[in-house]
Amino acid sequence: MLTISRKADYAARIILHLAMQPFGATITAREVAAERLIPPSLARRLFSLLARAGLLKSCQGKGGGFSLARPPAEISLLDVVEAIEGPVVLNRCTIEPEECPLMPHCPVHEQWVAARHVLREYLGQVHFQQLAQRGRELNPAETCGDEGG
Amino acid sequence: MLTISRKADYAARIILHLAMQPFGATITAREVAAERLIPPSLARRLFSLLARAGLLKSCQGKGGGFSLARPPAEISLLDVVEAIEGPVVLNRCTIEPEECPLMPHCPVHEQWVAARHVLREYLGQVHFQQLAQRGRELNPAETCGDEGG
DNA sequence: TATAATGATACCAAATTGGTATCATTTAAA
DNA sequence: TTTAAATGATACCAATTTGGTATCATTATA
Repeated sequence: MLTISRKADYAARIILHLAMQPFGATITAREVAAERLIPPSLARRLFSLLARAGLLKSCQGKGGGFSLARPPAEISLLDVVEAIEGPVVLNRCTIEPEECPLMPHCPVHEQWVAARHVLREYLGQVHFQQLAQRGRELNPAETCGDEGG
Repeated sequence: MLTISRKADYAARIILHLAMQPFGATITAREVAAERLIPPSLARRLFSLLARAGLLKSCQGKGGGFSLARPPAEISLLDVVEAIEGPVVLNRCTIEPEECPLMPHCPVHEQWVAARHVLREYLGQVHFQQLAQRGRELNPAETCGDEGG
């Protein structure tokens, strides 16, 4: 199956959760892990990765946690996936054409490059402001009661 | 990295090679492996898989080999990739939404479904008649001399 | 009957994946 | 000053996947 890893999916849940808070809010890895059903140890590592990738800001120490490094409108699904998964390439030859023994006369290469472009364009245009807004539409209950689990 | 496997890339080379022969031509796995730089044992397995997937016809016995099961215009890059790689899903939730604990209130799911559709549409529209034609344009030398390596 | 091809499958080492745990550091608060 | 609670970094692990090889059975031709 051509699919992102489970880690990348977890990362999208994490960013979505942050994007649904008031901008600037700080939240701990533990809390998000519990609310979004992510194994806590793994969530810890993913938060760190997302911070190193520049998508999150971290505050150490008691009362610390993470917050978005940019407004949700400036974080795309592509950003999140590539932060965890590495580049979306579709076929290795799109980023390392010199390693393919069939280049430069391979007609399939051109199509992989084009398909990669199509996919990255799409994922790059999906941002988390839009996703958070849609999340509120899909789950209105969360806005009118105790959210604690 | 989000990428197809090397096997799927090999499979595309195989189908391209067949598509560049006169339609109906039979060729052995050994020959294609040598010409397209695919490890021979692996090529054997890939040919079998492609035949089982309905993309190739096989003839057993001395003088046997493989030929395309359909005209190259009716074989897409998507067909070949999915024959080897399994379905192009992008995220597991696009084919197994019931296994995601965040459904049916997940706004990211909808975008994965849409992105998957965009990618599959693109790859489904690239067919091997076009690729073979482009291959001839890119490598005119092969048509005017001894092709043996 | 020998040869040359595929069908099916078992096998293997290496890499990746999904997940846990630990120790060090930082910060806030008792 | 000490404790608690958070992140930073990293080591570790089992299970799966990947890339590749090899083998035996079957089929068909000469």
